[in-house]
Amino acid sequence: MATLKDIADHLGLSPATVSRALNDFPEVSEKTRKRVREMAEQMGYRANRSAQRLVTGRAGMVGMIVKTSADLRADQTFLEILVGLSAALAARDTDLVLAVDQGRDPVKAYRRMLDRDLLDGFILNAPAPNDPRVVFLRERGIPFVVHGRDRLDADYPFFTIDNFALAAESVQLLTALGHKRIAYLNGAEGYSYATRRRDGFLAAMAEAGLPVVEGALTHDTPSEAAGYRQALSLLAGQRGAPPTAFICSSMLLAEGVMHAVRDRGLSVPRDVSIMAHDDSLPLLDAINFSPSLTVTRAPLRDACAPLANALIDLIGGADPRSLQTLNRAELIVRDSTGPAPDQGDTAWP
Amino acid sequence: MATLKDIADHLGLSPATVSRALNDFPEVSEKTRKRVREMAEQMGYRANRSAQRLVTGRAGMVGMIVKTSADLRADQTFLEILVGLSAALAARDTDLVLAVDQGRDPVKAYRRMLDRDLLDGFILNAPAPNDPRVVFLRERGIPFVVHGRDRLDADYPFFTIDNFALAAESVQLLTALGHKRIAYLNGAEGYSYATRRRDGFLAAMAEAGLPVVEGALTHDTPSEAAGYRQALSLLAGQRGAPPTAFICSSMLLAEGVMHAVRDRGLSVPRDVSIMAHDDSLPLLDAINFSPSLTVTRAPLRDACAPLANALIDLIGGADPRSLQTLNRAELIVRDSTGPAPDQGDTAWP
DNA sequence: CTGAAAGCGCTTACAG
DNA sequence: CTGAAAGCGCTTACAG
Repeated sequence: MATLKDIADHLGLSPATVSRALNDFPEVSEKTRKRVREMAEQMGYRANRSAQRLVTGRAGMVGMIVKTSADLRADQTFLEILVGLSAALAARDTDLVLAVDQGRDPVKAYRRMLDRDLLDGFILNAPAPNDPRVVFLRERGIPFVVHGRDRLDADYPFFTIDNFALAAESVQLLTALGHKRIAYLNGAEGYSYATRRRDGFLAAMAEAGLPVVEGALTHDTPSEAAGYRQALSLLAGQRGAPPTAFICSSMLLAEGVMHAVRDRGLSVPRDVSIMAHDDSLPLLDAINFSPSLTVTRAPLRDACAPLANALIDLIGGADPRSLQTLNRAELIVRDSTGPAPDQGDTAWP
Repeated sequence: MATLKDIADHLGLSPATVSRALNDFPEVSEKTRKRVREMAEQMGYRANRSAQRLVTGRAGMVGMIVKTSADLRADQTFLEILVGLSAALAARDTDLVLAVDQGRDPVKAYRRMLDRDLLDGFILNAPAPNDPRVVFLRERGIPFVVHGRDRLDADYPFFTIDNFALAAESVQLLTALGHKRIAYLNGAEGYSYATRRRDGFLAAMAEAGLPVVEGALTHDTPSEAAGYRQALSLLAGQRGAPPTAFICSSMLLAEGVMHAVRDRGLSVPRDVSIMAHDDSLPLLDAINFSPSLTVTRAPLRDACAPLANALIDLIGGADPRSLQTLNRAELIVRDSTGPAPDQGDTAWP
């Protein structure tokens, strides 16, 4: 493998100059820069990263820890993030090192990685309230960014969509269509995204002067089976008059709900309107539903580049507060929502 | 951060001796080793990996590339492997660096990683026949191991289960129970595991003297929806008399089949027997099916440690041929299989 | 059993 | 605009 010195020897220059030329230092003459570049290319030169790291103290690598305790099966989304993130980091010349959090102590995996490797920073996902990982990394002064946020006044860099707003907007669309009995099938309890959506749903219902009956707001694994089960139970009216509209926190839930509505011999949107939040995952396209699905849409992929860039910028010394992104979801009205049915036009008691 | 020299100074030793003590060189006296260890512990010493890598040329890191073209949604299994692998590598003091294969050229991602990082080796999964990645890595002399194998006489280190045998054994169990019309719902075409299972199924059917009707061997995404769809179509008898038994290449397919059988008003195992291959994924337990599911079982997790160890050993200079593992799946008979129904006891024409 | 020395391949003040 | 030199923190022949 060619080294800096090899290039220098071939060109009658010093390694120092070659290094400066390759790293685009302004003081190098254009002519020298060009000669160096060409020779480097010709010799197939690749900088030895270990040597660079040793002297700069920069790794060019960041870490991410997977929690095995998490519901991997439901977590279609995690892989999407992993893939997008890795690509976005590559564009910034940074690699992603993956580790597993096997145990009870969520901080252990981080400690191990920090001991073993030179890592410039970390990416966290699904933060819990007062997340111990956040506490630990902050204590050690390690740069990190978070996908999601555990509190509204988070002081770390994060990327999140406005979960409160998307839930509220869904309600508003449906109430404008005359719906009064609206069910919300939410994700599992404890995740901050689910909490925000719940709050947005309840706030918008309250603002519309509509009560929410016990059981019309559920928390469950975001799977097709859960959607099917919940919808069937609600449509049976066991917990009061059946809803005329469903808002689903995920597309998989919506699949289940559609299925249940059909199995009950009902029609969408004539008898029941259905909406969902769409993460834009591959192979799960809202347009392919029949009828096509009205959604709030925010591609999960959109989180990746902002997260990657925020982390790199943070490592570069940027102000954490300037690296916070709150994205709005897009409301897309399709064929699965329509006016409330005549006979269903009364609110829950 | 404490360095070797710091420890040496504190102890009145040379950095060389400290290095040898810490790396368990036999010539170091027990007394010195002990003193060094204690001081290192006390000072919170961590070897600088970049320095070690620079001088040894060893990375302590291996790479894995995710194909984005793959069917991520169906690929629950990938995350399981990723998690297990990362843990197994950690046990061998090795990190996993992840990258994404974005484009048409499957080799590009490997080339980029090799240029950017010092990496000791690679792990590949889902090899295709004459996989270009295999060709490329072999050409460059980079150590690699494969999950699966693209040909029976593969000369690289691999881990795979005996897919031929598990399909054949499933057939044998069912024919022993008197079944003559057996359908096989396989994974998507083109994957080598699916090809081997197909061959095993056909061989065992042939050996039992049973014909396989057109449509009784399907290739599809291993999802619940696909299982449901395929089973409904087969049970409707559109492609000949309905099967009395289904063998499913995955648990998700089996979920769909069970669902379809029930929707047709049939009972398991009285009217229809169902088997599946069980990768032992979390949250998808064959025992929780009702009736509990008869399976061939081979936990996907079992692949991780052998793969990790094979790669580390290969890097250490072991013979590739000695690092090939072929595991048998375990046959577990539960309640979803029973004698063929009286009136269904005739083979397909 | 231990030490002095060279070297891995870079970067970056310091000089000129 | 370029070079000589020091140094990042290790490892490992070579001596003793």
